[in-house]
Amino acid sequence: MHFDPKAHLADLLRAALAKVAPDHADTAILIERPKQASHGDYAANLAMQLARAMKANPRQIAEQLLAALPASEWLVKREIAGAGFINFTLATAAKTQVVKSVLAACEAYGRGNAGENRKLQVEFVSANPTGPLHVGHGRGAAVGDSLCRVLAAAGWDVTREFYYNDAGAQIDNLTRSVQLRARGIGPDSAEWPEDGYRGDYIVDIAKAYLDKATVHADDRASVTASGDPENAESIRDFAVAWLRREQDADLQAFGVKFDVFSLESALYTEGKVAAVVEKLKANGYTYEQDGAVWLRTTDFGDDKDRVMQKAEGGYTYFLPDVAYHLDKWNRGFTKVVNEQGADHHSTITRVRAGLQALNVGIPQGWPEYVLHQMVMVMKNGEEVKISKRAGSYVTLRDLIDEVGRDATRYFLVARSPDSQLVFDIDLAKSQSNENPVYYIQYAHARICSVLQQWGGDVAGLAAHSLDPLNDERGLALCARLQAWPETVATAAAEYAPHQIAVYLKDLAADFHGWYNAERMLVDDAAVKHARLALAAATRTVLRSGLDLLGVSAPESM
RNA sequence: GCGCCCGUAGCUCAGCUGGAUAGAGUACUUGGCUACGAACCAAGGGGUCGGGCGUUCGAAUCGCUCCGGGCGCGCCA
Repeated sequence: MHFDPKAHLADLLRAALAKVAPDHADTAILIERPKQASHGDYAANLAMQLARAMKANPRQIAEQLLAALPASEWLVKREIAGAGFINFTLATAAKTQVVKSVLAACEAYGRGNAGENRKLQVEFVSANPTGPLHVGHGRGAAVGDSLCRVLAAAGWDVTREFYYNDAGAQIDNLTRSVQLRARGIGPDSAEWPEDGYRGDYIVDIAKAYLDKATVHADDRASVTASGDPENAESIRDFAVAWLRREQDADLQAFGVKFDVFSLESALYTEGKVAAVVEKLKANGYTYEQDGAVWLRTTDFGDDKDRVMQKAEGGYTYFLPDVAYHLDKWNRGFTKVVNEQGADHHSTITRVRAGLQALNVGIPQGWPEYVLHQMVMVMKNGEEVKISKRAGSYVTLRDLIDEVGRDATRYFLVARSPDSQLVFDIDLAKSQSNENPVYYIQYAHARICSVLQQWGGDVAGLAAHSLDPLNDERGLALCARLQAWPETVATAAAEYAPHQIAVYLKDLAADFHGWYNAERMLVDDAAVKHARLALAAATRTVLRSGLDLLGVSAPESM
């Protein structure tokens, strides 16, 4: 038995609409949940929507709609209120049946099929191997990975991808910095370049290099250092492998895995960059000026044209980016979402312009982007400036070690990517027990504890009558469970995983309130079983939701 | 100067494809463990939704404008 109140009410209203106003039968029917309990369980504003088109009083239209509304066993009350709202009150059985839906579907409850199992790629983190991952990458990892989980729950076949530059100017800079350290030259020396990497980790890499160490990163073969400070190529290979290995360790500690790593260098060696250059030139979107080759991105909405090949011969960063995205397209990803920091938002126009200039049938708005705003880190009451080159850092590893993986992930994903984030380390550390993630996990652990003390067969709970569930808080909890599938669907459609976190906090609050008001392990078997069924259903959704955030659902804590 | 994001309770933030009396956490005040986990609950105070104009039956939500903050505006990535 599965019953969806919103869909049911929409069906009823559609039938009424066809009779009352056949000319407006295609009007979208919106069913929403009123904030105020006195307005019933669900409300429709259809009459007000029709008022203008029909040039009639909305309350009169509402009356006609009500008169034409088919009968329904799920409704106990239907009335007109306010400016022309139609308010519906559900029968108790209509409110509680969701418990059976959840217990029948288990973890599948809430999953949808909007993606129809189509391929979708999400690129995120994509940090270059020039230093450890910092808190900004952490936000990208938390948001990106959670987004992937949400999209998968909405029926998409998701590929997680990480792209990095292992061959450009910044890698040369890294190589030079390690080489100088290997020669015993530090930032205090006059020989140290102004833009050299100053972090202590450079010293560690140089030391390991001189010791002829071997390192292994997930996406490449093991690299053994030659130990020769004059061998720049060996230093580069070693330093990149070392930093990739560090990033892998951080991501693993964070619970984030990637399906595909793409290297910028491969785009060159496989001729994909050259092919894009030829295509752009052949299509007539390039010109030479000041010794450089420019791409006419202004033809595609950019505010100025961009250099694609520098006077010294190398390509600017966005050219391989275009080649990379063409490669994504050629791999069959008609839907691609790039999650990245908002400080890179200017690349969007350029990459899309380059793809349009290729004229290979890529849609204008492809790929899509989720940009997260900056993370400001507070420590000891003041802002910590993050500078990779200066070596002033708050690494993702530090956060995981200090405040824990679950709390860090929750904190970084729980807010809209559009809003700037203040990460107060002292607060997160000293008051970690007050972190909302524990509030949610506590609800889960509580349910596990009660079910364990009861000791019965949880799967068998679905067979019992839910009629004893008629208290206000229990029904509110049911309504929250009812809203889970649309919460997942909306979070996926809007690329907004933080909505999952918001929902879970509300769900936990509804549960805690109910838990304190009603006792589950009572003598009356019928009441006991109905309440345990509701608790078990709540546990299932809590677990599903926490999983979408990449946060654990502990059975005790 | 131009582009993007933001401005909601003392603080941190939800709500934004327009709906009825704007929410949560935290902080503050006051209650609740001889009952399944008090990392919990209940109650209370706390607001020009940055300002203004407009669209609308209805605006925190949409449009215009001003103010304030962040990011970007490299032949760096």
